[in-house]
Amino acid sequence: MEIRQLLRDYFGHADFRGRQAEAIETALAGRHTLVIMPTGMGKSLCFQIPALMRATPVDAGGPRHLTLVVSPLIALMKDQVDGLCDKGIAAAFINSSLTRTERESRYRAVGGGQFDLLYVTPERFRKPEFREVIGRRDVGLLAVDEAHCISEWGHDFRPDYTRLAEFRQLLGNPTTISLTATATPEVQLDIVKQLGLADDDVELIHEGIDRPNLELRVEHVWGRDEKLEWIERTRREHPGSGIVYFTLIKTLLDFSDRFRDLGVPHVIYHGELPRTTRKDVQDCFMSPDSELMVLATNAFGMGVDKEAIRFVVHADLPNSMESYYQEIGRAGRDGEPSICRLLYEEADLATQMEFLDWRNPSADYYQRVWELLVNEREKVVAFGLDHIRDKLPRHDHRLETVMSMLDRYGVVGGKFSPPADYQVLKDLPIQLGDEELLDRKRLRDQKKLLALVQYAKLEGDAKAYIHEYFGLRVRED
DNA sequence: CGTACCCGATGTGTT
Repeated sequence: MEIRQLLRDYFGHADFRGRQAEAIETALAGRHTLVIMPTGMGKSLCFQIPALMRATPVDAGGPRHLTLVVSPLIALMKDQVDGLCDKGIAAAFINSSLTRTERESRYRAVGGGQFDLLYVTPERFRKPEFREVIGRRDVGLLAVDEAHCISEWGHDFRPDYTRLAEFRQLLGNPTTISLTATATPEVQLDIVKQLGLADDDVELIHEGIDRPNLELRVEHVWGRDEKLEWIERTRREHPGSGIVYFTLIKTLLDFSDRFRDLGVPHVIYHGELPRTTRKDVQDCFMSPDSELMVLATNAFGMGVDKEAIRFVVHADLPNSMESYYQEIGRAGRDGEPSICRLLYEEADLATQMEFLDWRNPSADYYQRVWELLVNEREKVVAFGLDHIRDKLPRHDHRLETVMSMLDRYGVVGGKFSPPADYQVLKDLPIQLGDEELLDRKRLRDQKKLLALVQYAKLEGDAKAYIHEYFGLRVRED
């Protein structure tokens, strides 16, 4: 079977686009590959076709190869698996959306040699059952989809993303293909490192990040009234669907009220809404002929692949160029002209700097909290975290960061609301006590924010700046 | 401050 025949038979395309074929051949040749391709260019094909090629053993009757796909979101897995199953491809996922019985039977199926593609989140590897079952399979290919998550989330939010090297080893170090739409040279290196690979062992297939139909504009504004006017003007001038991103849920709700008073139709989307509501809003927005404006936090993101999105407005400054480019990337998938407007207010920079500090407590701060949890347990049990808060120099959200990290690293056990039976189970892990490591991470965050601010204040070719940031030169005609 | 996974308990409507 040839890859072009698979492309025709299963996906109904006559030919590959861009550098898809190159990525597929590289992966099939057994070389580790990092694919950077703009959204909507068909990244998934780059591992789905190799998966099908590898699924058929050369010597018939041999063990069936499996491609394991690491994906960040349940919704994303479902979309892809549904699509593959419709095409008659043996794909499945294992995640918490399954009931216990379903999960168990799927573990059995995997262990018994079923499926050509299996989708999981990195957290799945916590389960000994999964490790056992996947160990029985010959994983010919490991695909890491949305690989920027390694860098974006791995270092604090989802630490299992920093354990991919360990998981690769568990799978017998299979050929690994990672894919993303946005990765700076630094993020590229981070991805390779976190996978436990060497720089020169990975083939980079960089398709470029250009989105010619997106018009990028920055507007310097002052105050919410001006922001409201700009959003309203954008909506009027570019009829159709659009997304307005906010940093805070509170601000989003305030704007929602204002728009309601003005009679401007819209929906809202953020992580605190009930799951069912979130799904309803997304389905409504995604329906091809709906024209909706959605006010959202960054919860509205991956998996939103509506074709006709005419505008993306950032009402607040995001925390990095990476986030910004990822979010505006949802506009204009249909190739039609679309507008991306960044509303820049000086005060938003201060806000982001504050949040950056909250996300990055010092080693001393971690140590101090750990000591209080151990030494003043009785008072903490009696008064809750307020006791710790009172003992610390400044009241902010650093304590929440510390607690969630201690939780994730398994340092504290038991419940904290109420804190009746918590226990400190171990020492502070090395990652949280290493001042230099934490400093480096804070510095990295600062640089990422600064790059976006520089962009916002730029007087020159915006796209050239972005292309350079992501490690590319603008094509010279 | 905002991003998600995990899981089992609980409640709802169906056979």
